Amino acid sequence: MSNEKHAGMPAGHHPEARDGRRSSATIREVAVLAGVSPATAARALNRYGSVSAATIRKVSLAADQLGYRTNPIAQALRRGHANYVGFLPGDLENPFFATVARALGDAVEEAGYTLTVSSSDERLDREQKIVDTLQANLVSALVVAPVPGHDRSHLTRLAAAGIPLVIVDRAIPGLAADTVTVDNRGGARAGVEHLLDRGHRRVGFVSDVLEIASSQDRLQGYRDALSARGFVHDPDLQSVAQPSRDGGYRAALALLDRRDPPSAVFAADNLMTLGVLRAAGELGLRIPEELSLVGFDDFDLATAVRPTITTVAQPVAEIGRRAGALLLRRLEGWDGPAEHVNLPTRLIVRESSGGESATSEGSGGRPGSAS
Amino acid sequence: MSNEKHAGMPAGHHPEARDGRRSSATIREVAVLAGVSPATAARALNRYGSVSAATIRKVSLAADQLGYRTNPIAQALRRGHANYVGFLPGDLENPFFATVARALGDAVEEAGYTLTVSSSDERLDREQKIVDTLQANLVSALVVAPVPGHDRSHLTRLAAAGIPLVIVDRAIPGLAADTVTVDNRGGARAGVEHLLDRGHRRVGFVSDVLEIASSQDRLQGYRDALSARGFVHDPDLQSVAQPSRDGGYRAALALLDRRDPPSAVFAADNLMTLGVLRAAGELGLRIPEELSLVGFDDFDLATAVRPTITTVAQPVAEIGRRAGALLLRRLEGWDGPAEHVNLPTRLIVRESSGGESATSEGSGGRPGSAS
DNA sequence: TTGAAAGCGCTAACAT
DNA sequence: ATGTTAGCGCTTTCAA
Repeated sequence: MSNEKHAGMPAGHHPEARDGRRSSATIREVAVLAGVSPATAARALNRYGSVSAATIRKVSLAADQLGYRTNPIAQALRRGHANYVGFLPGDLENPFFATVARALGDAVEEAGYTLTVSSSDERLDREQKIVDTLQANLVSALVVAPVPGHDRSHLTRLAAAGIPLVIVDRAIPGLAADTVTVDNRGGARAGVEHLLDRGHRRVGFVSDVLEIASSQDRLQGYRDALSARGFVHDPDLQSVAQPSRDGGYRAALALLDRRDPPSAVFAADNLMTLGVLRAAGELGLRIPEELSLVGFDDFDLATAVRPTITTVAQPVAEIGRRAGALLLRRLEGWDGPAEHVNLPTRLIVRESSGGESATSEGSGGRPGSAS
Repeated sequence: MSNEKHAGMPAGHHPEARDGRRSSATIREVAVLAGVSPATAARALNRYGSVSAATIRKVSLAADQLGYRTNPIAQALRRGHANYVGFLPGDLENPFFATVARALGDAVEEAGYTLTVSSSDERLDREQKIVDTLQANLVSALVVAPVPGHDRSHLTRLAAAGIPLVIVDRAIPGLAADTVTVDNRGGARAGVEHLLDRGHRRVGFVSDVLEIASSQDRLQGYRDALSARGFVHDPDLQSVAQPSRDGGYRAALALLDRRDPPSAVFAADNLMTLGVLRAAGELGLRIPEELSLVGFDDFDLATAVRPTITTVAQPVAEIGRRAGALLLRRLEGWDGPAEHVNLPTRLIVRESSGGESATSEGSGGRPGSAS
């Protein structure tokens, strides 16, 4: 505030006096004040090459006086790469991704990168556009939960350009990129087996569009469980949601509002769990007496409602942390083959499935504290 | 894919052959192929100055052949401003902000801007750092839900630099910036009056830290309602959450787990609502028989659980849209005084407050469809 | 209508 | 250890 004059003084040499925008001092101004060349100033400020301690002091002082802030745009243009990581979740409105974003942000910031998030809203065209934009803006690395669809060219293009890419939550079989997923298949199987073990013979399955890899895997787990216990898969007990705001609700309703509804439902993600709850409520089905429920992905809600909800918990924050670690390793130059991290899930039995020790466990198990 | 060769050909003139990264063709290459100067190519591509139709055709064709994509970094450096809008919510894990983000994104993208989101996680230091980084990166405009705290220098700095700033959700009294809020005070008052009208004499209030302007306003509304109905404010019935993961739960527990709990609670945002639900569930309090509940901010959950939850609905998407409209107007050069948009709320009576027409309304009212 | 030239702010070769 | 020079890719005078 008090040294605005410095910044104002050498501004006159601009051809166009840009509206009112005053940008901060340039490195050239810092160099002049410190009595060195711009190159030396850059060396001092960024600590590379050879600079004497005395020079570093002089330059730092000058920079402080002028309130110098490096211009990341110019830096990026010159260096050919910027200094931030992008995160592209499928749907920011799913708290799952918000939690991943936070953990990922913490991880990359520790290494000096900034995180920027943009939701693809499950639309391929948006995903493509955003990836291209980020690439053009020289993003350092990118974490993506890819939308369903077969056109991956934007992702392969990115990888081909040497930009570290980490796929999270939804594996893409053919793609050679670091990937962090959870054991969707095993987790779903455990959840469904839990229901079968409690005597249910007709267990429904409600999921998002099956083009999403994780949904596919969870469906597989569901079928695994049925086979393992000697049941045949009845396609009639499977309901797929439209990708709309209340898709989960409608899918659940289709499954439950009929003559022969299942006595238990497995919901493949937490938006689906919400849909099942709403549908069951409207139909007057009591949980767990008339309908048992197990959901995939633990969330705050699970312990807020009565009955509390049995869930297959994923280590959500860990997904973000691992993704961060993988991309940082690449940014540091590591060049091994693509790694696929598959994290374990954990069944948390609560009341909605009839419970095991409903009162004791039902009140514990803070969501989010999963390792 | 098929024209990679073009891009590869003129790469040799680089001093340092940057690792493996192949960036796209430059405008100079396009110009050469089209047989014009780079200046003309720029004019043709960006449609400014004078260019003949024939030239535009030639240049466009060349650009297509080379798969030319403008380099936004160079553009930004040269022009002095980039082409994207930042959104800085207090907490991305609150679905409220995710919804605002979506609406805002749609609005600015229509005008050719990109939206980038970074959560401050309710920490002032993060907010400051992110704002400064965005400013240094020449962000076009910024939408912020400011964290509590008195240091606004980073925001005034931004505004002083002429970058359009829109405050959402939480007004800052002294700041001359476009602002979009909802009628927090009136909404809270309506919610609490609803409870008082149903015969409750001791209504509790659970909120986030009161430094957040919207929490303050909601508290005011709560007190307004009490006064209007002739009750005295009992500070003992007011519980403030710590800014932690289960802060809402603890605050609710403190209020409810004692000899003389209130018979009704008003929760000041949806994380608080969740906390009250959980606490009530654990204490075995039946809703609404033993505890009535009204929450501020309608959300999916409200119609998913039984009893369905009475809420004060805010036009969440509208907040994002309006914020977008305000900043676009500034970006187009409009230069009027700061505008403060205050959107109305709407009480949606459901079962958790005893209902009015519990069965009919309880099943309707899609959250999110509020105007 | 078009081209030549300069320069946004920074940094990396290549001197010295 | 430091300075000089050149140039990242783009746009915008200015002159033709």
